Amino acid sequence: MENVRNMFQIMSRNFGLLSEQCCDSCCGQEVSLVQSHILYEINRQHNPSMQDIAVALGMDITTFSRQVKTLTDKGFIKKSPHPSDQRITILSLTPEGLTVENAINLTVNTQLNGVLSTMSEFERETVLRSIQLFNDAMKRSATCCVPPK
Amino acid sequence: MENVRNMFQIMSRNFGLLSEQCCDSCCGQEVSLVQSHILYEINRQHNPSMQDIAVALGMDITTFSRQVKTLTDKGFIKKSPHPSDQRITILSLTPEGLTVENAINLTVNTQLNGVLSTMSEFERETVLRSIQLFNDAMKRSATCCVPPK
DNA sequence: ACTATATACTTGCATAATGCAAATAAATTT
DNA sequence: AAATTTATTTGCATTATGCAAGTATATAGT
Repeated sequence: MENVRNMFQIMSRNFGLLSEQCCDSCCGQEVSLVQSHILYEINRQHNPSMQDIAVALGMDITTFSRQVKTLTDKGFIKKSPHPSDQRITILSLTPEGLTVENAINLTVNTQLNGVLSTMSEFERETVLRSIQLFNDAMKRSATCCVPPK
Repeated sequence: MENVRNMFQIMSRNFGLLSEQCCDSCCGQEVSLVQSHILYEINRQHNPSMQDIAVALGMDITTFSRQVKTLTDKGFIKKSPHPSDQRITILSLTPEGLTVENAINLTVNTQLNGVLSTMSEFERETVLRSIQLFNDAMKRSATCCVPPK
């Protein structure tokens, strides 16, 4: 069994650092890295509930609840009642929140494309396809993240 | 410019969640995720100083200093003076620290190989090569993580 | 319909993590 | 030998975290 963790660890760390710097450079004090993840995920999902986002991000729901409060106070997300279930809160980005999310998105994409631009067209294609492939495999694998033996 | 951030964001998140669960399942309360990153990096580098590890992980040196204290108290890392410069502290894993690091490493590798096992041999090869390629490109790119424009 | 149970979210509280400013200590420069 | 730089630590205030308990709404069992 080869040590494949190394590669993922390094990649993940580098991407994390890149994201953090991007988040800083375009939003300054406005949003933290975890908050940017929340904006990202709310933007991705369709009419998500609090639970939906918290689970997707693997966050404790109580911590998440407080972050949502912070982001609501900052005017980046809006809480709406679910039409048929009063317990559920639906989350959405405000126009300001969307602006922030788009800014981060643009900044990260610019950085990533800069990195990718040092590769050949073929390599670039392969890398992107590979990541997609791996993400699909992650999703498929139900045994993922379960303690072994 | 295509949205390549999505793929990296998802991959990075999934790997983060996987790592966290692995860290939990083999070390329980012993070490947090960030602490596992510290052990990982100390194990990777050759006679690293505090600075070396903090910079590698993108951590604030003061936060790092405290985490090192915690890990030293837990008996997982050892601080030694630099032979010729008394300002510098050299970090190393204790036998117990190495045991923990190896346990996490094994657990993460097992999980990852589980995920990879759902692919064809060819795909697996391609994915691993691609990640290596991307990591190399990251390292090459000096403009990485600098605000655009 | 009525109680019991489950679900979604919030709040209390204690702890851990974070980072800036300042302190200490040991090189290095001038 | 004083001034400056480098490496690490500590003070302090802020933020983040998560368990336990609380509130409110929905669903199930009788």
